[in-house]
Amino acid sequence: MISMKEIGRICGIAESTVSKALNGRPGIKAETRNRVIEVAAKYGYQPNAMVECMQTGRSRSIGIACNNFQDPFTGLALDGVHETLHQFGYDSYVIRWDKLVEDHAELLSRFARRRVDGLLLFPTARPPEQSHIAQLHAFHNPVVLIDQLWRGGEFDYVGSDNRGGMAALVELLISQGFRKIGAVTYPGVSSGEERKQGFLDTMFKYNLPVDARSLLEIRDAREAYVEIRKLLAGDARPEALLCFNDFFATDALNAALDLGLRVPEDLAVTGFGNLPFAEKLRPHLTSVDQRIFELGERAARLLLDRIDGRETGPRRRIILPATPVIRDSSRLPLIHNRRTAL
Amino acid sequence: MISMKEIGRICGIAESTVSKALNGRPGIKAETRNRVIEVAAKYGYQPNAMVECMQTGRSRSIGIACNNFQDPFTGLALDGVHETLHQFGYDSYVIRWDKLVEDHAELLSRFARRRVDGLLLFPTARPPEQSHIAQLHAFHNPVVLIDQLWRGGEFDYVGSDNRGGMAALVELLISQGFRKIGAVTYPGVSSGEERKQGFLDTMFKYNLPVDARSLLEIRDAREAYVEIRKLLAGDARPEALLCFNDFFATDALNAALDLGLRVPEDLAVTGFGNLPFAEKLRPHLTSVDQRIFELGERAARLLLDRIDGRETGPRRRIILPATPVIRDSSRLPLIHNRRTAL
DNA sequence: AAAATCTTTTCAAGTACTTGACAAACGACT
DNA sequence: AGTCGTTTGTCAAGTACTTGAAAAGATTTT
Repeated sequence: MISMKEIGRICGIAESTVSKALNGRPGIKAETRNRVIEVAAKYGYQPNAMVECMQTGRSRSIGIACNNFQDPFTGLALDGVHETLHQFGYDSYVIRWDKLVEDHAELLSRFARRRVDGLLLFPTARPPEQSHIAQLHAFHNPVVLIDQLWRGGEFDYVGSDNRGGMAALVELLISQGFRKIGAVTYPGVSSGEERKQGFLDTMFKYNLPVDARSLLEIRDAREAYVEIRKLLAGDARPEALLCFNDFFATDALNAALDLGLRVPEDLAVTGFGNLPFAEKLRPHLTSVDQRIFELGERAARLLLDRIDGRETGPRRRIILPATPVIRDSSRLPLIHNRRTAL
Repeated sequence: MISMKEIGRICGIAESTVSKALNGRPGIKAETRNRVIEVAAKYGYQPNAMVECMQTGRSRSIGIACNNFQDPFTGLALDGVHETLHQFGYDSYVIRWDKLVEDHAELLSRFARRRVDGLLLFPTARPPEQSHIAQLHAFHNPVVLIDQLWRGGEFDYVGSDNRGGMAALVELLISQGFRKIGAVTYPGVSSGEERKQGFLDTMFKYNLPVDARSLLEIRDAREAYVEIRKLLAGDARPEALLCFNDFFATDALNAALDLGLRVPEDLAVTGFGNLPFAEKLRPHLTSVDQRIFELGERAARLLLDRIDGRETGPRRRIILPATPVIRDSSRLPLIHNRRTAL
């Protein structure tokens, strides 16, 4: 890769003159400027981003930590994040939590050595430890959390109205006549707790009992199918099962199908997140739309606003609305409608 | 972020002494060294990766271009790529083709300014233009293609045995008694052509006719469901439909279901790729396993081998085996078995 | 005490680039 | 010819760090 110094040597002028020529600064003869530009193009000159970083103290890059690249939620949000980053001329380094969650210091160290201008943190598989939070506070640059709130961590946050979205969903199901409603929860992460609360609050609001046996806590996503199937095969089977996310809902649909249950006649199933595949499922999955792409965009935007000093106030919490999308998996045919007066 | 110069000032010594102390070089009093290390730890010193790049000419980072982060194939492969990158202490910049495919020069320019040590290119949505290939050849650092071969481009390549995998699948279906076999192809990308050839060759080998009407070319993935449904609703409906990938297969399953067809009794459906969701579909989807994670690992490994000079030979083509995984979507119950003598 | 030896630290240069100060060269005017 | 302003280009410093040579300091030997 050719440098300004070499271009200067080729043109027979000082490198600082080359700098002025290429950056459109005044004080350069048009003839000299054109010649420099010509040579630069010929040899494919590209300015060295490292130098810019050393001079300005800004790398125009951010660090992203996410669980892995396979999760559709992560993928969709990352697309949103990169949409915004690209607009602002930023690039990103992505490191996976599942690879470095054990060695939090190593993760931060790598980002620090790269001199990233800020951090964007996706949900962790396990709740973050206090020592990790302390290390992040010691990190000089802005930090934005996406989708998962950290207890005790005073960071900017962009997430969904999990409680409100779930509450709205429960209300819709109740208005359709469902009464025996169960839920598959994912404790430990903030979004799981919020969705569970939205469910419980709304059931309480309408004086509907919640059978403890139909409140399923999943701690390891790999166990979801088996646990849900056990629930559906037993006496406590509800009329509707509200799942923490669309994956659990897929497992619920499959478990129901494998048990010979009809969805939604024997069991209504709902997810959360409204991931792209929800529409591809049969029956089409009812879910709560989270505007995931926008979640990514807003998180990146907030981070860049902090970095560039457009946002200087106290910690922000941006909450996007979450709206239920009713599809076949919870939509009873008229003939089956359980609607009754409340 | 504290620098060596500042540490030197704090300790009352020259920055070059700090450098020697922190890098374990000889000629430093133990007392001085310990004091430097102590101060460095106290202020959270981290070496500046930019400087290392300027001195060595290596950034220990690579550039990755992929369509988007939502595609499960991309996600799984990216996980493999990052697994290997992490082992070797490399980081990556990811830029999306779908954002910059129009402005190929801008994409390369951004990678060049960041001084990435090499490029890893995922499949493009559209076949790459010759001018793009020329620009890549002008790029001084190693380039590795993953999953998609570029006509006219002499690049390293890591992909699957698409033809062999498809041929093996067809043979298995034929041995089960299927005769009227159709295919949903994706022309334009090399993997699509190879899978199609594997299908046609094997049908020819067993003297089985291929009905042109049941050879469906999909150019835009969004049209897949509608086109497949048209095929299945018409006279040319085959006994088995071999799809280019698991997404088309999902569309085929849905189209069959929506038309009231039983799978696999009325129609067998197969995919390609064996993405994680293939097992979650009902019926479980027969697919051809591509070892996608390993594909990513090998591609990254090859790129790093080129960068670090462990691999210096001519262009390499690494082909991983592709093996059919027969599941319910193509497994006829015994009572329906169409097996006949060939 | 001076010289020799060894240890420890500093110096200078190099990586790519920007920036403001400064110096030539030029023509116009007195 | 000398002064002035303008144009055009050079110089030096600064960003963080490494490297080998040189210098300084400490210790030992003569």
